[in-house]
This record gives sequence, C-alpha cells and structure tokens, in this order.
Amino acid sequence: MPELPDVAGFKSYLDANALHQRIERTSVADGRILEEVTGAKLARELKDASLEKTRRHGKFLFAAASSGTWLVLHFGMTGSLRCGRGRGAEADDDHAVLVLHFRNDGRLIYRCRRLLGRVSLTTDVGRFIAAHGLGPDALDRELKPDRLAALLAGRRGALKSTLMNQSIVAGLGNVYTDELLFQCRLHPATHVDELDAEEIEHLCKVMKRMLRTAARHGGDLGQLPRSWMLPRRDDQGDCPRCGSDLESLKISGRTAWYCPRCQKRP
DNA sequence: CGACAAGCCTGGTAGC
DNA sequence: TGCTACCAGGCTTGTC
Repeated sequence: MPELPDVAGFKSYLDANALHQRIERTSVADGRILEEVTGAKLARELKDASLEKTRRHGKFLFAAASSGTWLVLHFGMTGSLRCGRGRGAEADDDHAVLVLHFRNDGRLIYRCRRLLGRVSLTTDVGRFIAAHGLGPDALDRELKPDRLAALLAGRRGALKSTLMNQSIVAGLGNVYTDELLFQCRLHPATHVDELDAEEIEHLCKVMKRMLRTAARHGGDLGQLPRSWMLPRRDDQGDCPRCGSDLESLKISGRTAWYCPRCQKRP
C-alpha cells in the first residue's frame, strides 16, 4: 500500500543505494507494468547511464538518468524497491519485475507482486505530472489551508474519497486517509461540503504533520507514534485514544476503519 | 472456493 | 440539455 510516506522511504533508499552507478543492462520480467514505453526502449535509454538524483510527487518517484531521461516509478499496491549485489540477488525474488544491473555488480530491483504498479520514462517531470492530472503534492509548502479550501470548494462527495483523489491532492491513499480522519475526529462518511473553513485549516495542518512524521520513518508502521490508529487498523484493533473496538464501513468501495466513539457523525 | 486487500483507470450515471 | 463529479467495477495475486 505505498502512499506518500512509503514512496518517500523508497526515495531515501534509492538515494542511499543506487545513485551514481553505471547501468550495464536493464531487464523487464513482465511487460504489463510498462506504460507508454517498451522494454527495449527502457534498456536503450538507460544503458551506460547512471541515476543521478530523484524527485517525488505524490505516489510517483522519478529518477534522473545521466542520459537526460527520467525513470518513472509508481508502486501500485504492492510495489517496492530493493538493492542487491552479486549472483542470485534477484534469483530468490519472485516479484522482481524490473532490474537495473550496475557495472559494479550491484542492482536496483523494482518489485511488484500484483503488477498494479507502472514504470515509464519522461523527459520532463512537470509535463508528466500535468499529463497525469496530478494535484499538488500533499507536502508541497505552497499547499496552504486556503489553497486546500479552494481545491475542495464545490465538491460534494465523501471527504475520504475526495482526499484520495490524486487530481486534487497527490499522495494520500486509503490507509493514511483513515489516519487523517481519525486524528481530526471526523467520521469517515463526512462529506466535503459539511466542513467549514476552520475545519479545513485544521485538516490541512494535521495532514502535513501526519505525512511528515510518517515519511520520516519511511512508512514503517512499527515506528509510528502510539497515539495513531493506523497500526491497529483491522478487526482486532482498538482505539488508541479511548479503547473502543474499531469499526469499518465502505466508502466508495474502499474500506474505512474508524473509532465509532471518537469519530461521531456530525 | 470465493471474498478481500490495495491504487487507479474506465465507463455509466447522478446531480447541478 | 449538457457537463462535471461521483462511484462501482475491473485489473492483479496472495492470503484467509
């Protein structure tokens, strides 16, 4: 379930392990993850180049190759990165879908168990973001409360699905949206048009704080504050605040977990 | 065996 | 009437 904090973790991982190494060859184990690019083109563009720096926007990770192109990684629900060295580094990895083999015998492995992730190339990150209709990154400094209010203005759907809409704000998924609603004490069925300006301002501040905290830990659930609901988000879970059993319901086809006592319907 | 989880795209439709 | 926003369904596969 890679959302913004998890992708931020992949970014740090790639930065620490896979930059400035010359790429000898690229292999694609399953072409279904490729978007508007062929395996042959990907290999051609990356051969003899090295990854020099990375950028993240929402749930997308971009890695600049020295050849001038950007490798675009989206992780779907089950994607992740891993680096290996030596023979057999990916032999034990059934879900290695894309592998960059470096000259120094290291490799960057993009894993994707359910093949819902996407790999692409772009020459212009800004244009890619615009073409995919992505809204501002949820941690963008320019995304202040009044800007969020403007983005939500005129919307009438459920707040939860609206926050998960990547064309409005990029980065939040099902899991962190539940946590955000929990921290704001908003019932998951709350609709956007029920919020006043003050509530949107609070929502914005809590969203930033939550995502910054989670991103610092690379989305590692074990390191999140004890006051958070997220690690308990299942039918065994109880509310870290009041101890009530957590409940779930479906909002736009997605499971929403919440505390029935702390998150009252308005 | 069928249900379910997740992100996101598609297509039908509800609502202004 | 016409457009947009909304939402259910499908993709995918491992797990229960």
